[in-house]
Amino acid sequence: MSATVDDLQVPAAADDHLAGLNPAQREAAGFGMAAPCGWDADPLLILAGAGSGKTQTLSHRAAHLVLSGVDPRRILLLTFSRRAAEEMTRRAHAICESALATRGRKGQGVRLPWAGTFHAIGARLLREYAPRLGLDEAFSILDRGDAADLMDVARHDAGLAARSRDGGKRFPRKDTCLAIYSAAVNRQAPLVEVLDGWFPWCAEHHDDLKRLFADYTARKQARATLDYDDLLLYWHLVMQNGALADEIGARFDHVLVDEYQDTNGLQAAILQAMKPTGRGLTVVGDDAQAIYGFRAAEVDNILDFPKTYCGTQVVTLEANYRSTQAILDAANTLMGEATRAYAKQLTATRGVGVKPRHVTVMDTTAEARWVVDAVLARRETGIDLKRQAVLFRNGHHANDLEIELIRRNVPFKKYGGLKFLEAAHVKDFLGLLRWADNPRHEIAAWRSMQIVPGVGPGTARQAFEALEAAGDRIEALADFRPARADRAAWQAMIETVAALAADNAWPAALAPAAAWYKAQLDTRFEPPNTARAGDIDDLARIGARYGDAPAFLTELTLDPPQATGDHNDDALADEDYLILSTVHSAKGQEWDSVHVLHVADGTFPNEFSTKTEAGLEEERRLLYVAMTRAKNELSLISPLRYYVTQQAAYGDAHVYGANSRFLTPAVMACFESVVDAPAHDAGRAAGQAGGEATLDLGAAAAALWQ
DNA sequence: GTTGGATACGTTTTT
DNA sequence: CGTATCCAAC
Repeated sequence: MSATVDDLQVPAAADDHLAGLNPAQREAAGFGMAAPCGWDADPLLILAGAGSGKTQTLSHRAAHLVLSGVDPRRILLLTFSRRAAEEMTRRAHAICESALATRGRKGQGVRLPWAGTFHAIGARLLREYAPRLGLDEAFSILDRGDAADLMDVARHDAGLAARSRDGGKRFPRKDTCLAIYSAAVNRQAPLVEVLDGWFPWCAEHHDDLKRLFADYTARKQARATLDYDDLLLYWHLVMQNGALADEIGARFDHVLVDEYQDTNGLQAAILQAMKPTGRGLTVVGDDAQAIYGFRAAEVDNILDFPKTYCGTQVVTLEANYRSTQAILDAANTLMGEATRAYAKQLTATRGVGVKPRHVTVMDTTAEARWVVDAVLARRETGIDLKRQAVLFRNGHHANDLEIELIRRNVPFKKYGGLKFLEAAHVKDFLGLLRWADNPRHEIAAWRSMQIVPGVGPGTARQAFEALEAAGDRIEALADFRPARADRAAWQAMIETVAALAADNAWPAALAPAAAWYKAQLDTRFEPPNTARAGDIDDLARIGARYGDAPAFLTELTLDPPQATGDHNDDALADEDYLILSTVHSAKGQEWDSVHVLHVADGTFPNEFSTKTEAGLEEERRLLYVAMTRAKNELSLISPLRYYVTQQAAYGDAHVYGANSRFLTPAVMACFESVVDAPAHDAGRAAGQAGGEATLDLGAAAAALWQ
């Protein structure tokens, strides 16, 4: 224990920093403190319903441990997102500060240095232990796109990309291959089972896939690169070694895990290896909010926790501080119809409120218009845009809405869906930095080289082989002669990367690299490229804030900007904007007013998830998560018909959507039904398909000038 | 070997 | 429509 911590220690009786909690929360936060300094506490499972103050409880527990004398460096706090880790740390810090202040002590600025996502903590431990694991400690982390590209290289080299002539089905694309690989790793299951259970349409390619994955794994190892799954897989493998597991487990007195219902088998195994008896282990979660089955999460981890660790104490939090009872009634009714029983019924502490609305609109265009109208009307009553959100199942479901928001000048920020790091120019520029950081990074090299006009896959391959022959010294490539590219242009690229790779180059070489790349933009992309150039400047500016390239690159891949425009950090800080988010990205958040788009069969539940009961139930929980984000107002919107996507712009082909199977009569009874049917749409719907025009565009245009 | 045009086809959610 | 692959022309 450090001197700092001794200094912080307060008598165990002085628990007034827990005074703001309700009895159940207080029990959870203060649990296991009978033993001196709270060490060796029994395993604790906190079942925290939506809006029941889960973050509050867990951060109080962390703060309470510190105030009871536990060294903050010996607390491991695992979360699902960096945002959650930061929020938890911030609150724990504030609680400690005020507790000390009331006792006339000066705040010590307690931080939790081991708070982060499973992936980030895994990366950190692996780097630290790398020399003892036969691992290059300077390994690069492949983001989703890089991993898919590496998979694609292996796929092409194995001759799997070409379409077979004999009418055989096409081999799965790179993203599907990676998804299958990822599922197999995270589920710790044989490929046959994974294909049968989740990718039946790829089952015939079993043998080729198996060979492909072996090659993919070999390529990663040869290049000192790890993908997301490796961060968990390797951590897990380390923990299978008894001595190392004991050593790493002994570094932490307390392990706190958030969103435990969304952990997968690998993560559960890691935890068990860290704390085999469960003593010192606290997990928090809600089985009714398990929505990451597609990422191999196992709800059974939380349900079976008391069986796995004997002596587990279970604390259930059911008082809901977020939503009105009218909203909770709808949510409770929805979950009451689930095939599996949930132990909780949420009860509001904030009163009844107004019934949520179910809104029927003509089509997705009307849906967008209706939502914007509703949002602006709310703003008129004093509810800022930031306190309102629009949620949807898939990223592209918000397309119509985005167009409408831009047209009507309503600022917004979109979470989930297409991300900043997926744009080609961003990948290019980061490729340069990644290649400089790790000369063996095949994907980064491949991408960087092809920025030079006249350099394609063939030349890039030759150059990469020359690089390996030259002992991975990038400068050596200045002498390489590309067959069809301008020699000077090639050398300029090599010099840029070599300058980034030089000792003490960070951050000085960043600006020249950005300048060089920006000069290539107009040949690579259709001008104007001002927005792209701005993105490059942003990256260079943000990168300069980090001490070195690995820190920047690791951070960026493990915690990518969540929203489009997010990297313009402080620029938007004071402005008001509407939140658009996928339901998955909305987890843990809350807003005054919430609109849910496309509530129809096919999206809620998603058409591809209805085949199995487990899949269907996860979709129900997804709708539950969406609904329980709302504090005061909730609207579910159901368009009657959808335009099909694979057609020319402004085409009129459409399908009629079926009502969501989750909106049963009992659930609908909790909603107020609203129908939005403008006169001309209603007319068409009634069957006036023929003759007369319902709108005279010529007259309307002329009217503008009268 | 590279590039641009023609053609075929498509399973969502994220660390 | 967007993306991946194939094919023909430098």
